[in-house]
Amino acid sequence: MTNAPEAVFRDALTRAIESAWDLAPTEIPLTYPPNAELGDLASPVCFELARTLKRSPREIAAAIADAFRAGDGIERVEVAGAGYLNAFLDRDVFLREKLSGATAPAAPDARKIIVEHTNINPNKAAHIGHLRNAVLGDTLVRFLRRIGRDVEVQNYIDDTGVQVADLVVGFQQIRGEGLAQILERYSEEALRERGQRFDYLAWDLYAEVTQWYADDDARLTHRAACLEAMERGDNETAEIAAHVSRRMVQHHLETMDRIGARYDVLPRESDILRLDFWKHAFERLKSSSAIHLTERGKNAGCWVMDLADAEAGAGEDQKVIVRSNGTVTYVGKDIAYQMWKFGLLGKDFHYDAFDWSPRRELYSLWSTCSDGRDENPRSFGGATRVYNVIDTRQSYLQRVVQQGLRSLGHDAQADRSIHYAYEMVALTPAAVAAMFPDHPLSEEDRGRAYLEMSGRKGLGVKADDLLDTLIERARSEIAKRNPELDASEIDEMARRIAVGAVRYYMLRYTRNRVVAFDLDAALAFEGETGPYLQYSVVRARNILGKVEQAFGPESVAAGELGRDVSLAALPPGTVAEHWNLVLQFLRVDAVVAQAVETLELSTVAKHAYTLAQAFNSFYHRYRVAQEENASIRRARTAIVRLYHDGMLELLELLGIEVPTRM
RNA sequence: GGGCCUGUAGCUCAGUUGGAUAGAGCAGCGCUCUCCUAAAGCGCGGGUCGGGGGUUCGACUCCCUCCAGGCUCACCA
Repeated sequence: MTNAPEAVFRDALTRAIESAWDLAPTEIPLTYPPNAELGDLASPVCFELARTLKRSPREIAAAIADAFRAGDGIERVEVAGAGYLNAFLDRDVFLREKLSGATAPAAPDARKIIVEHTNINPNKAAHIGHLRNAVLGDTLVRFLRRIGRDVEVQNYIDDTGVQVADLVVGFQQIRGEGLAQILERYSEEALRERGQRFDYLAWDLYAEVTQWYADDDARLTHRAACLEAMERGDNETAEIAAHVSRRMVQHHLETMDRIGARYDVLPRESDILRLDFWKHAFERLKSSSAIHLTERGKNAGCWVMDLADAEAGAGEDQKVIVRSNGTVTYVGKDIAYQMWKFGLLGKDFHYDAFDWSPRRELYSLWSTCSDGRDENPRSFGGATRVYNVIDTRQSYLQRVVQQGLRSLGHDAQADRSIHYAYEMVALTPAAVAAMFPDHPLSEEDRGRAYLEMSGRKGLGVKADDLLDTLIERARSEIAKRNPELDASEIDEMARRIAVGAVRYYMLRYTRNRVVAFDLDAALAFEGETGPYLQYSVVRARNILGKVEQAFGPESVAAGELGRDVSLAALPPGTVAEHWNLVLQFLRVDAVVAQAVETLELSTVAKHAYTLAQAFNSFYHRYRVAQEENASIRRARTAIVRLYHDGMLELLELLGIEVPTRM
């Protein structure tokens, strides 16, 4: 069995350098030649060796090339340019192994990794910003699992915060509704009859509450009273908060399930408080002097953390952890939560199956709880590495949490507590004007590249609305092309296309770029889009179908083709284009590994797109099923089989399913 | 003011740890469906890589500086 071409080339070069120059290079840099004629892999290592050896790069390269021995899938090495060493792989060897599925699987690594993502405040419907978070988080999970890691997915529920309180105030004070009325008027049945849904209703009510406060500052006392009642517990207000946030989480889970994102456990902030996680962490923080009580100044009466120079803003060199009224801030709770994730707290949650009622259960899922009914067969938390998928606006707070771990002496865990930061999704002024005609836009606003969304103002595109619109458009496109299909067949295809479009849209941008949501670009099915990728697989499938129909099942079986297929059968001028498709698939593992390393997932999406472009070009240039020369047809069929299986797998990594037809 | 991010084609964006002629999509114009579905392909036009210094064999990439824009620096999260 041959390893990945990169590893093979590195090993071979190391041996050649040792025998030619009698030195052991520490690291062999690799790159890819700008075009296929120059080779499959390249190394600029001679430019570095030139410094120490005091010879010209070309001279060094020539000696290494002389000492190079072919084998292990490398056919030959050439000196090129100013001193590059370019490798030519043994094409048939790699093609056959890829088809036979003989490539080595990732070595499993049992050390647990926690990925926390989604984390939507349970007081309103999910919007496209949450969609970006979930797509990035879920895709990271898929990549990590691909490279053999054990991953636990957590979705943190902030069910005791101000945002939930505001929604409760809306029900109680504006609508004048108590728990009984809420249960009755907003039962699933009642909502369905009125054509409403709970999360959308909350979206509007939350914006309404914000305005209600703005109209009269005195009304803010309701917020404070609500928060106090929620924290005290055992009262109707707290019950409403619990009910409302649970209903909201159900909707979020359904929305995310539509795009293929699922979770293992939902840690709830209320349980962090009720189980005294915070009290525990507080004692540790106090006894290690990580925080201290201030007696004078603006933070008098608060427990604060002194910030390292790098974190200190112009006016602030302290972060309040416990307020003067004795309640803990979000950062404090998050420090306790982070400690638990690493198994450093010495306490654990209780767990219970998540209560999906009254909506339907989508999958079995655990939620934390505060009482002792433990039935979970597995343990949560206690990871060696943690990724927190949170947008870049929270970078400062994430650094404070990290510093908290550090000042408790957990430097190693702080280093492995990784803030996966990405930029927000915003709206273009044109999109705001189109979708929110009542929203006032100043001259300045119109001139901006983008405007932030605002849950408080109800300014944002709901995730489900976007998905519904995409599905509608996909449906009509499918119907146009396949008039014989009935509606039920079209549904599943449209769903896959919509998900493909939205996931690719969220993945195509590098993470530190603000996505200025553009409706036309998000709804596009042509060009650099998810459907473009899906369509290429459908085409490959159609070709395989034709070949199978004419020449039997064995003619398209990967294992059969992998036995003895050879690109040498192809007309010489056309080999490079066929081989390029194989080569791009050989690079997938390296691309995924690098994406995890840099947390730049867009490179994998981009790689898939480049592959699809190459395949579409191949599709137009060469016939497969109609090719009369049997060995040429066989070689082309092998390429199509490789593409079909490989792209299906690659898209699965991106969370994109392929429709049977398009 | 401090920290972080961004500035590349008309528009939206790629450009992997410095490396070979700076790429793609959209928009525009012109072609290609009796063919394995045209959600596609081919061609054309289009660039002071924000400005200015510096580092070196070599800079879109690294360093300094300036300009422009964004996010953030709560007893909200």
